[in-house]
Amino acid sequence: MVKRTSFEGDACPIARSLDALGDWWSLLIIREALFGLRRFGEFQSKLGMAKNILSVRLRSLVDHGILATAPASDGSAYQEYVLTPKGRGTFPILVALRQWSEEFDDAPEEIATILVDRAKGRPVKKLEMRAEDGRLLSPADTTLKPRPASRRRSA
Amino acid sequence: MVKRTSFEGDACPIARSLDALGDWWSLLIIREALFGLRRFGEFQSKLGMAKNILSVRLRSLVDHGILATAPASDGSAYQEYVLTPKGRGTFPILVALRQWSEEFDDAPEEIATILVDRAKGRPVKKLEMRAEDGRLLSPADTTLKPRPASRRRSA
DNA sequence: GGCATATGGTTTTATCATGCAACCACACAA
DNA sequence: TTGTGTGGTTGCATGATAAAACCATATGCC
Repeated sequence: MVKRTSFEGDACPIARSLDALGDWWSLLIIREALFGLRRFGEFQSKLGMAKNILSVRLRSLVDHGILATAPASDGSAYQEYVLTPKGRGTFPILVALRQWSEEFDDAPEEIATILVDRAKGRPVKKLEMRAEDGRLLSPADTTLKPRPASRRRSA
Repeated sequence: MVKRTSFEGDACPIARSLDALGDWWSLLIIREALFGLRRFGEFQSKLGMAKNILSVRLRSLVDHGILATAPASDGSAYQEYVLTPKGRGTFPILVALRQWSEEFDDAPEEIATILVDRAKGRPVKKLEMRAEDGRLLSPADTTLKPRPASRRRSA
């Protein structure tokens, strides 16, 4: 029925990504995790979200291999949530979202922070899409091709 | 009171972006629009979504300035939905989502298409984050700074 | 013109997810 | 033992989502 139309089986990679992190909280949790947050309570107080929702989201992110639970860290025998490589791999997505807001937001003066190069303190460059040989590509310069048959034997 | 926790007033640009396109359909609609779809029926049959949801989403995207309604185009006096510059600006977000799936998906063999450079037919390069001077940046090389006070007089 | 059909939605209704609050379990301290 | 803080789970109320029916307009056909 309503089933939230899981995109899990969809062939479109965008849909597949959205299936893992296309809700209202997951990317914000990841954002905080990239910032170093690890504990349930940290996420909860920083994001101001309901604890049950946080609980569900954390479990979902763990199930998707984006977060992993570390048995403990500071002695207190609770668990922590740390990003996996897959989780850290979402960074460009967050940067893209941030830059889109910075460029197109109707009320940019409400944006509190900017992402800067730590070494120079200067804003990072806009993400750009390039060809293998380095040419800058616009959306119109790209097209979709069917994925070539898997090279590694599947059976 | 569930209120869906609108992030509209939030100072975080990521949250602000998610407020506009952080649901399960908006980015897919935009994806199809980038592919050239314009008509209600095209979106509906291509995405296989309920018409009422599509209706609500289209209106929301128009309200957010991502789509605009064009009075007609092929004579039939209905309206079309075309991307604004703000809408086309989401392209890096979609590319980032796609590449994340391509790189980390647990079942990459289910992914049907790859994004290629139209001229060469070769996959596009991974998005990378660079400093103003062109240095490649990792997440750890970046940090957040408070936004400098608006330079253009607001009153 | 009259009728059928396709397009472009809106309305209705059922179900699911979200969010707040309250509650529970465990660890640690006194 | 009791108290307190962290880390959750459990109940509801409400809103979002989805499927299907319905409606309005436009077009094709006669």
